Amino acid sequence: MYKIEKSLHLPSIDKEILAFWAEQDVFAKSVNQRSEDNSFVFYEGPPSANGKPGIHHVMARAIKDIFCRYQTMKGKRVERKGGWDTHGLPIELAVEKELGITKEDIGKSISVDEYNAKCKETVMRYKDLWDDLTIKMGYWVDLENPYVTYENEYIESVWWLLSQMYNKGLLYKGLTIQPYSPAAGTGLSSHELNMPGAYQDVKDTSAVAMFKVTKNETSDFLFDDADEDVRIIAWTTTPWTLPSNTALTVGPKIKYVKIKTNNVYTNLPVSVVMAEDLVSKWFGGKKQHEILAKSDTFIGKQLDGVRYEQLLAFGNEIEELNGKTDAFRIVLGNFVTTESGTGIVHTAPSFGADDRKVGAENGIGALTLVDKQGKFKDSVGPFSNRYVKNYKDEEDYVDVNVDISIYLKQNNQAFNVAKYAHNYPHCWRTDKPILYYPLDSWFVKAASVKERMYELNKTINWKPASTGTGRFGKWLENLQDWNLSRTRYWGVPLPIWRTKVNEDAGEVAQDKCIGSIEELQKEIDKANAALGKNQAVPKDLHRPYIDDIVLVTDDGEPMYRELDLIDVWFDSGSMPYAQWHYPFENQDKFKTNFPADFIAEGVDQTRGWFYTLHAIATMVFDQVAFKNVVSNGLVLDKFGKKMSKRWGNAVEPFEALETHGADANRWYMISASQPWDNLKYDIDGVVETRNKFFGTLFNTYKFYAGYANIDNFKYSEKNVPLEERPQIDQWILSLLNSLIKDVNQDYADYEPTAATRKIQSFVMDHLSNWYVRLCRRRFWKGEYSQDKIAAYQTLYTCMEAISKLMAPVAPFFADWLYKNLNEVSKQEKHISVHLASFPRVSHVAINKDLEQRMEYAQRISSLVLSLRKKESLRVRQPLQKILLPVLDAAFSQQVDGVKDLILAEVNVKDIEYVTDTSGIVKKSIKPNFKTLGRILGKNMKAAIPLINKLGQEDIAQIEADNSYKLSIDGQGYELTLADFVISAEDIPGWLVANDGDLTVALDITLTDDLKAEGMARELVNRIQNARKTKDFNVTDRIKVALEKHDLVTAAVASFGDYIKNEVLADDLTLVETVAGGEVIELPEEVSLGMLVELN
RNA sequence: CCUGAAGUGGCGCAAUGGUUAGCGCACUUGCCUGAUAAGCAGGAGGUUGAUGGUUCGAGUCCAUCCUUUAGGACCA
Repeated sequence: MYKIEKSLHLPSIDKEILAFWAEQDVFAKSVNQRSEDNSFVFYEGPPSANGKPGIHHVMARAIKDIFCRYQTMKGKRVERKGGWDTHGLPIELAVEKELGITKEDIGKSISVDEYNAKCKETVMRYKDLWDDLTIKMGYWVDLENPYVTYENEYIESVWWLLSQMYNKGLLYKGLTIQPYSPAAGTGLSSHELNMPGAYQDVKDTSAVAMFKVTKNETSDFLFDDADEDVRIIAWTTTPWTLPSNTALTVGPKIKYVKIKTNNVYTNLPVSVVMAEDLVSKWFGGKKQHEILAKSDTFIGKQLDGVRYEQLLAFGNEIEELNGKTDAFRIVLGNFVTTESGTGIVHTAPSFGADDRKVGAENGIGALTLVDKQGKFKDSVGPFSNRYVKNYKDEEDYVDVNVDISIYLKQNNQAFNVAKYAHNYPHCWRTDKPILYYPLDSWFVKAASVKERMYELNKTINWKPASTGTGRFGKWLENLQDWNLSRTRYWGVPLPIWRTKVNEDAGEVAQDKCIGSIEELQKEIDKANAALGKNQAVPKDLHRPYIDDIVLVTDDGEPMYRELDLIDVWFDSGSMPYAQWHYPFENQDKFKTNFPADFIAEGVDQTRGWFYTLHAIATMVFDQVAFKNVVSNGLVLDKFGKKMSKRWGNAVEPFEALETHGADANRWYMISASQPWDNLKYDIDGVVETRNKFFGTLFNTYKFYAGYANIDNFKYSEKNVPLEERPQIDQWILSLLNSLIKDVNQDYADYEPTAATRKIQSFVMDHLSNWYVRLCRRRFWKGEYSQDKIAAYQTLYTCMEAISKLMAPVAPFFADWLYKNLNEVSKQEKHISVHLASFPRVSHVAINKDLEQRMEYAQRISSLVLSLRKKESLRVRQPLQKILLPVLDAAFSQQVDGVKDLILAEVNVKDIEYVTDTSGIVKKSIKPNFKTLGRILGKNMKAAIPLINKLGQEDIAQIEADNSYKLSIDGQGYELTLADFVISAEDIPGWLVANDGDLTVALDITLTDDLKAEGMARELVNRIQNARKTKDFNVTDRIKVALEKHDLVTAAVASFGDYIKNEVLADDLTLVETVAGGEVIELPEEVSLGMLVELN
């Protein structure tokens, strides 16, 4: 017996199927049953389990799951090793917050050992939640043997990769100005700075400071007289960098002027120097300075070497830059523009990349008056020990930038102070503004291989393509070196040991990069021998244990580990190798699992995981790491707003799954918009998907199962040959095979949205709404004949194929359907649809002629129903005939093939074909734009009215001769029938409707006989309704008594047997009054009593 | 500032350069139903973001602009 559920409840199906999968270990079987020689390689981008999963993870993982399941059904072995991203700043910060400590406390109030233990404990905090989501959403990934980035084996593989790069000369150490987060206590990489949300709009206090020019030979041209107070003005949005100013940079070709004015704050006369282009920005407006006099212009080059007095002098020693400390003078820089500010750049080489560069070139020295915690050192006068931004969330924080500005104003050093709104980078974890800071770091020379990375990228199939060529390709073209260093504790230690030397004295350090535990052991042995130590390889490769290891150079010089960790993004980019502990183990496994055929993540990973995978594979293996990549968009709320906890519009994934089921969510997400478009997640859409698609399919099954159980159909008979099945069967099977072909291609092309939309349309529009509706009688009427068996087989075939086509997207319902069918029919040996093969196309079953014929049937039926509606003729009232104008023999042949379907559908007795020779069909003619456009070109416009004007005789002539001579502006054209669209438009005197080239006319004359039959059908309907409300069994026999009425009497007299047959009545009697029955309403305002009883 | 994506009835989405721009939801009228949480027929609802251009013909191609969104550059 087929299982029948009263109503559809997807969450219950989820649970049932999950239990079945677990019990039978279906996932493992789906992998193991496929040959290792025929694999489809998928890489799982590791999530971090220290945050809770959201609804967008359901979306992203559904995409991964779909193609893995599809490829499995295509016979591929798709191993899906799960993984966990376990290192990195988010975890460290979470731990710090929990313990109530800051970075400075680590190694003091808490040992690194204890701290890291705590990180390790925290990192898997929500693993259970993640695993639960993975299971509940039906995402198949190997959770038993995941790779974990903190494990020694994983770290060893990462070390190996680093050593490969080191040996290729791709690693180097350098001091650079880098984005640095004082709040997090670490430098940030450029891709971290480029994370969404890193740049935030903020209002900062900006200041234009006045730097007093020293009068000497170089600056003499700036002075009109000896007492003139000449100042260079420069703008900054970070006044805290002003104490560290050591130079001013001007553009060599930019034109500058000197303007005499009175300072608005002090009212003292002053002459300021600035770019001419920007004068109007600072002068002449409300509350702005007044121009008292303006000098001739001079170019920036003339200012080169002009000296000025230090703005904020607190007696700090100038640090050397390129061996020199010649500070407080004007230098030249090409990066200076006149787009904003004053055209003169305040230069603090410790806090800006450009500043550093220009400072080093000119040997101007540097002042680094801010420490790594983001606060002034204790030698900065009134500003000593104050945080330059509110890094500590102090409630009573007073902005030191404001105080600096006030100080400048009071000391006649400020030209302008104002709030300025701009975009400033913030640390993606702490949400605090970053600052640029000189840091010693290890870099990967990514820029040196960017051409190769660019070339290899061209071989990758990106979905969508624009992400690959645009966002990713452009990024590769302008690639910067990759800053690997992180001065933190919980992560992969940099496996580089280095001698301690005095670099200032010109000594050069030696270093060594360790690529394996074995190598480390050898080096330790060597060091132990040389230094008389008793060191061993630590059991745990993390800090602090690894930090204690001292190695030696070949000369016996001690080398100490570079204390940095490496960027976590390197961890995840290493997963193709490290997940297998390559090259130390699993060499074969790796070879068959590299590169990946397919990966998928959010588009935000373009510069994250997608990049690190690509970079490492290119640099170490000179290969791509993945061949196909789907980058999916964001999941937004129904209004198109980003989901966030702060807005309270985040959808709770577990709730969504439990309310409507995993499949409805998955199907909705995939069918509503393409994966790479942002999805506006609307719960109403999920409900609609559930009702429309799953509801319809469920009911189709329920219908089938109900009657198949009655007839005991188990698909035990041989297949009825296709040509012996009625054409409606052939038709739906033709459509089905067309569908299989299309959907297979869509999945293969990573186009899941197209696949779901096609499946959906087939199920709802064709299978349910046409095939089943028209075939209902075949299932419940009459003997267990070949026709009935054909109907069962056909519907079965469709549903089984649908279960397979939909299985990648809706794995639960698909399996439920497949199992329900197959467990009774035993057609296939598989216990689950996910072990079955994707359906093959039967090309012989595809019959486009037939598909067109059925389309005619559907359209003609629609037209007739629409005519009935217009005349208020209910469908139960039979009509005599339809007139159908025929344009060519093929058409009438096509329609004749589906005549019975049409007649039954619209309740009409006959179709009469009207050929044009009868002369009663009026035709219309229109130009065929496609062909005529090519022939006529510019004369097209003139031709349209000429053609529309053609009369019935002209049309007949064109049809007869297959040619027509058209002349426009004296130019003649030889046209053929194909250049026109001729259609029957009207049959004068009849009720006519058109749809495109189709035209039907309806005979609405009602004879007594037709009226009686109409009434008979009304009676059938009322009696059937009675059966239904009385809850009779579908097979119960009944007897019926009706009150006498003229109209009813005629109907019973002529169609009594028909009525009895339809409603399974043994007895149908007309009586004067009915006792205990019901009153029924019939057309023409007849109402009478009726009694329906079991017989 | 630059780049990509998008802009089509109230909402969500379609439409190889070709006749009257379709479908679903929601609204509304009627119908059908011994599978349907459905379906059918009708009604109302559109200057396809704007302006130019190419073309016989533009929702579609080009240019400029506007808006949304995601990135990039810069941020002295």
